[in-house]
This record gives sequence, structure tokens and C-alpha cells, in this order.
Amino acid sequence: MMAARSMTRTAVDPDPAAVGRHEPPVAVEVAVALLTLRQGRLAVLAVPAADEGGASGAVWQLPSGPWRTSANLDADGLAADVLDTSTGAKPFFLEQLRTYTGRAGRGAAVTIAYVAVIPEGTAIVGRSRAFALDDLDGMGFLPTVHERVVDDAVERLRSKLEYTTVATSLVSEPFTIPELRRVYEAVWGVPLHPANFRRKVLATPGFVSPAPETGDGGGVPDERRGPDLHLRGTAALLHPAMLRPQ
Amino acid sequence: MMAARSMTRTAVDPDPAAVGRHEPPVAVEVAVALLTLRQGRLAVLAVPAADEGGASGAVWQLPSGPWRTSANLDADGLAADVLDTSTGAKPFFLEQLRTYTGRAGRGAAVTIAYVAVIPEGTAIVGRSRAFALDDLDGMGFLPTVHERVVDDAVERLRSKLEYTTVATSLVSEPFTIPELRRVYEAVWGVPLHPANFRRKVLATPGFVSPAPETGDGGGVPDERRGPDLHLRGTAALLHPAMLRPQ
DNA sequence: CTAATAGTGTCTATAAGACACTATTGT
DNA sequence: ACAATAGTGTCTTATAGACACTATTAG
Repeated sequence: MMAARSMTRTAVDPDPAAVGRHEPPVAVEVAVALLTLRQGRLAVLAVPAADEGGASGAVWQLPSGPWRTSANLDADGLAADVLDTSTGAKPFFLEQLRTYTGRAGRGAAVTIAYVAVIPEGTAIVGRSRAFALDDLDGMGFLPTVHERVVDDAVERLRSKLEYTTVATSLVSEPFTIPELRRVYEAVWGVPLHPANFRRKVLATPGFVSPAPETGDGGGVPDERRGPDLHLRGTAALLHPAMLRPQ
Repeated sequence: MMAARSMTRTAVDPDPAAVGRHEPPVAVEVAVALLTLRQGRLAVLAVPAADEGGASGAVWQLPSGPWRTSANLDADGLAADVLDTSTGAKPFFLEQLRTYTGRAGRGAAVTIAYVAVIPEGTAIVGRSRAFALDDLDGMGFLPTVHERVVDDAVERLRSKLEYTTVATSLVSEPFTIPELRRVYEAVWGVPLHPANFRRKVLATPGFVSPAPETGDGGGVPDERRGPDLHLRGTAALLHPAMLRPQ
């Protein structure tokens, strides 16, 4: 579905020798806000901040890593890599948000921010933990920018739900229409009209496709009862869009 | 209208001392695609590439500048600054696009890209020149990334026309509804239905406001004849949106 | 059985697009 | 006068949202 790390490497030509003569060092890092659902609530994955010597686990940060010239990765590739190493996640959706610049000590720091998404219930490896966004209010991330990255990531996701099929990347297959609706409700933070939501989703070509019967043995009739099951559709963009209420 | 350089400075904390030990230098530059209309066509402003020693003027690049820790500007501020020095423009709209990373010689280059917009007919100072985008096809910019920046800028602008009032930043006040329509037609590259366009614009609250009569003397009736004149409205977002055809 | 949720049918309001027509302006 | 553009009226279709109703499932 959504193309992660699809960007072909582009040459950047300005003269790097001009920098680094008298200028203080510049640290370039990539930080990824990996969003998912936990108990039906929108959550972000965080990892323990390494800098904290003593009470490890008290301070958290986004999965991130320094961008080094020596590694043969552009920022998009590094973002995918950072996610894989720190959480084991292979996101369905990974997209650059924007870049923040600021000072750090006597040098400068550049943070290239990303947003990524994995389905609810995906197992997470490593020392990462999911925090529901509502619980996140008081708790600050160690690098202050990471809080901004989370805000921007949520806003980007909210907007992407409107005109893309990302929402299907937040549920695991097969899923029901109500489950998909709860994704929208969790991300947008508003209740949606079940009947109208269903009709809209089914009327949008390529959004979802009916799941084939789970014909196990062959003659055995389907065990399952309950709401209709669906798979992710083939479309990436929604026509018409699913606009937020109000 | 649209908030340029509105972003409050955000602290970025990672350790910059970790970089610059064995790593090659990193050059961070800001590049701005300043879009406007020239003879009714979408155009981008370029400046002569300094690197070219001989036939100056043969090679062009976007207004850009190195981001230095020493200067007391974040990237947004530098983008505004770069525009001002190289073109004299104070854009109505300035927004970060994304960041490109790549190699440059034995070092690394980071390009933070911006898109900006000024009204058709705005006077340009300095050695900058406007190139219609159609004429731009063969001609390459010196830093290869700059071509990508232009593409991304145009795409961002196309999309912003749909749900914001940026289009009014591409005409000078006062303007007529047909003039505003020609902005949309130039940026989207499609003809629009004049009657429906007009009704849509006038039905969208805060998009435009009727220009007050140019009451010069007082009792003297208005000299001007022709289409109705309008000023930019107060809204930044469009409700409902002006969606692209098809 | 009963409550809660899933799913269908239908009506209304809003907005988009097409088209016919009148008004104004420049040549 | 004529052609081109500006502006108005109105109709058709698509979509959003509300609501009433039936079907299914879990307790």
C-alpha cells in the first residue's frame, strides 16, 4: 500500500567542505513517531532514553538514530532501519513529516521527523513500549523535539485518514467494518455514524474487499459467525474522500 | 494570511559532540522554490549558480543558503532570509516541504526544502529571474535536488489550492474572480467552468471580500468599468474545499 | 428474552457540474 | 454591430447526514 522508503536516492551537490571549517558540529538525527492502536486508543511507541544513566525506564524518547555519511542510507532508509532495530516493526506506512533545527550545547541539531503506522496488536520486540496518547500529556520525551514530532505525526495521520486508505494499515486482516470505524474514531477522537460510515466505505472503490470464506476443510461450513470480514483494498487514495465531521 | 516562519523555536537536545569526530562534514542548506505567475503561467524564481565560473547566467539554482549554527536563525527564519536577500521578496506564504539527504563529494549534504509564493507582477530585485515551469523541462538546476524541490513545491501548491486560500496570494489586490480563476487554471493546468467557479468562490465564507469602491474625490462616480473587484478574505482554510476536477 | 451491535432502506440537505441565458466591454 | 468575457438562473446528479427499521449475536 503506501510506499515507504520508495524515494529514489537523489544527489545533493552543494559543497560540504565549506562547512566544518570554523563552524561547530551539526548532528543530524532521524526520529520516527510509530503510531498504532492499543485497547482501541491511539498510541505511540517509545524506547528508553539511553542518556539516562540511573533510573532507566523513567525517561523515554522516540525511536531515533544519528544520520551518518558513512552509512549507505538516505534519511528515508535510515528511518526504516531505526524502526526495525528498535521495535522490530516493518511499517505499512512510513512518511517524512518535516525537519526541525535548533541548538544543542555548543553545536547544532537537525531532526528529520517521520511518521509510521502498524496494525493494532502487532507484537513489538526490544525495549520499546506503547503509550496511549491521552496518557502522554504530562510525560515529556527527553529530546523536547520528540513531543513536537508526535503532535505533527498525529495531525498528519488525522489528515491522511481523510483521503488515503492508511486506516486499513491500523487494523490486522481480516477486519470488520466496525473495527475500521473504530480506527477513525480513535484517531479523530470523534464518534462516527455506524450506518453512514459503512455505506461510505463500501461505496469507495478499492478501500476494502470482502474476505474470502475461511473454507478450512472443504465441505465443512464456515465456523465463524458475526460481522462481515474484509481485507485491505488495492487503492491508496480515496475517491470520494472520508472527510472529518464538522 | 498563511503563517510563514510562525513556528516557535523548538529545542533539539541530542548530543552534537558525538558527530564530527571521525565523520565527514555535513552541509545543511535551505532551498526555497518561490512560485509566482508570469504572463498567466506558473513560474519559479531562480538565481545564477555561483559555482559556475565562466559563462555566468548559464546555470541556475534556487535561492538557497547554508544553515550555520552561528547565525541565530532556525531553518524557517533562514528560508525567509534567503528569499529576502536573493529576490527581495517577502512572501505571503512560506512553508517547509521536506528534507533530502545525500552525498556530496566526501561529505554529506542535507537540503531542507521550502515552498513560497508571491503575487503575479511582484517586482523582483537582484539577479533572480522567473522561469515558466513549462520552459523548465530541459533546463536543469545546478544542484540536482533543486529540480526535485520544484516538483514537490508545485505539487504542494496544487494541493494547497484545494483547501486553503493561498490562491489569493498569487494575485495582487484588487483582483477579479476571473483573475483568481486563472490562478487555479495555471497551477492545476486545467480549464475550469467560469460560472461554477465564481459561484463556489462567492459561496465560500472568507475566501474573498468585495473591494470597496475607489471613491477618489467623493461625489465623483467610480471611473472604473469591468468585472467586480475583490480583496483577499480573512479565512485561511476553505469550507467547503475547492477540489480539483476529475 | 433482552440488550447491544451489525446491517439495510430511505429521506433530506448540500454541493458539484452542466447548460441556457443576459449583461458588459473592447474592437 | 460583433465577439469575447462577466455574471445569473436553474436543473441534474452525487454525496453527506439523519433516522427508522430488521438481523444477528452475547449474556
